[in-house]
Amino acid sequence: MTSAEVNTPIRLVIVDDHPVVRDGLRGVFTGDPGFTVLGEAADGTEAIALIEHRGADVVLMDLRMPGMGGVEAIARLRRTAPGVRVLVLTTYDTDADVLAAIEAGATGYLLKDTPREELVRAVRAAHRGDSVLSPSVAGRLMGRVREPVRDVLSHRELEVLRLVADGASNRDAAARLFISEATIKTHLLHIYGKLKVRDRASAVAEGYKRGLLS
Amino acid sequence: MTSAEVNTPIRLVIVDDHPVVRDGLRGVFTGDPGFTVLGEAADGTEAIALIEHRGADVVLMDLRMPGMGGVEAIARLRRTAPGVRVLVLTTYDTDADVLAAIEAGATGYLLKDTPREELVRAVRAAHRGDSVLSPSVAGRLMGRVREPVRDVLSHRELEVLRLVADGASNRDAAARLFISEATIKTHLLHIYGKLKVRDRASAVAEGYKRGLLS
DNA sequence: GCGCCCCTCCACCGATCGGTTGATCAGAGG
DNA sequence: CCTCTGATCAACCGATCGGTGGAGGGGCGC
Repeated sequence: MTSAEVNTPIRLVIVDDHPVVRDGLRGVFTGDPGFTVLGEAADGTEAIALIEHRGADVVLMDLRMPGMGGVEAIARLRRTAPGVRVLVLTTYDTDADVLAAIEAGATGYLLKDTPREELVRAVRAAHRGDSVLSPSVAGRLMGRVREPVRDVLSHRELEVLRLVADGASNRDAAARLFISEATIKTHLLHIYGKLKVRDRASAVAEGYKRGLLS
Repeated sequence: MTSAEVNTPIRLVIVDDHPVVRDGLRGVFTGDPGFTVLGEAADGTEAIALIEHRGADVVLMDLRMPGMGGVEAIARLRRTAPGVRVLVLTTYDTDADVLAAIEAGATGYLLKDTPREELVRAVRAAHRGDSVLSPSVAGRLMGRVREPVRDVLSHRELEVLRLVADGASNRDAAARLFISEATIKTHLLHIYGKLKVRDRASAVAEGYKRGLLS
């Protein structure tokens, strides 16, 4: 570590809807002279207001929060404050969460069971612009590379799957989407292929497992 | 607050698999002379060893942890250390989690978005033996009282639902459970009635929503 | 003992679904 | 321009499912 880093502490903002977690994070970084915690926010809206007003080097961002969620906040910060590195810190590692956050422009993605020291190293790395991933998240991304875009549901397919999960028959779904029943069947067959299942019930189950449904 | 309470601080144990959360919780209570944090644990096994060895007045317990989960740990503590009050502190408020924890013998059930001061009050209340519930958890329990045991799936029904979620046809499920296809259909009809759905796909969805499947 | 619930099983029916093959069209991108 | 993908639709078939109306046995509590 160079003396320059010590002279210019990394300015942090903590975004999480759980007060206890914010306390814990602040405690991790306030004791270290290499960091300055500029402030905290409990949701995306607060976070944006705080960061656009006071700036930041690195933001520790939770994803699932009441009101504006983390993904939306990240996307917004990409446009209004592109120099700010966003490090996602969340409990969930589903495909939908991970991919959405990275596409939105997150610099890294860590799970909340990350040990303190690793968290500190990750924030330093993010400040340098390096990508930081929890092992399980990294594995998820590698799998995504090996298994290309083929098994990602299209927007329309996801709509159909949601309706099916809600109890719609093919006919119901067709009526609700103003298309023919045949098209619903086609979408469903594609869904089965992509999710590697054989019927609507297990498609719904797989949808929940992958975080496509909630 | 009486002077007696100040003289005999409440002995706390913190159980959570996230280091950051443990930090936050410890920070909340170590500054207050009314509490002493005896120790921390990252899963149920560690928690039991710690508490059976060093004792405790109140345990702050997460539910979903690697290895032994919180529910099992609570049940175990009921038998080996019945004087210890267990206060569940978790992110999740699904029916399955809440009911399982309370049945196991938890004194209270709080969500992690609880503010610090409320958390402190809750621990004091739990120490006195009072029940403490987050508002949304309380609502869930009230609903349970109004809507009796009628819509709780039996063990067998849950088995069938799991198989269906895994893609089993009625015939498959029958073969795997060594019973007739007719019985599977009967179970499914009961499941539909209890979950208030009309087909297997939405039954699976409802199963996930209620935390019956994972 | 009686009621209640759970689990088990049967037969029958219409409705729905899964699978196949094949087709048209619009938009994105090389 | 041509290809690829997504979205749309059609006709047909066998398989499966949802619904109904039963029925019997075992366990538990009052």
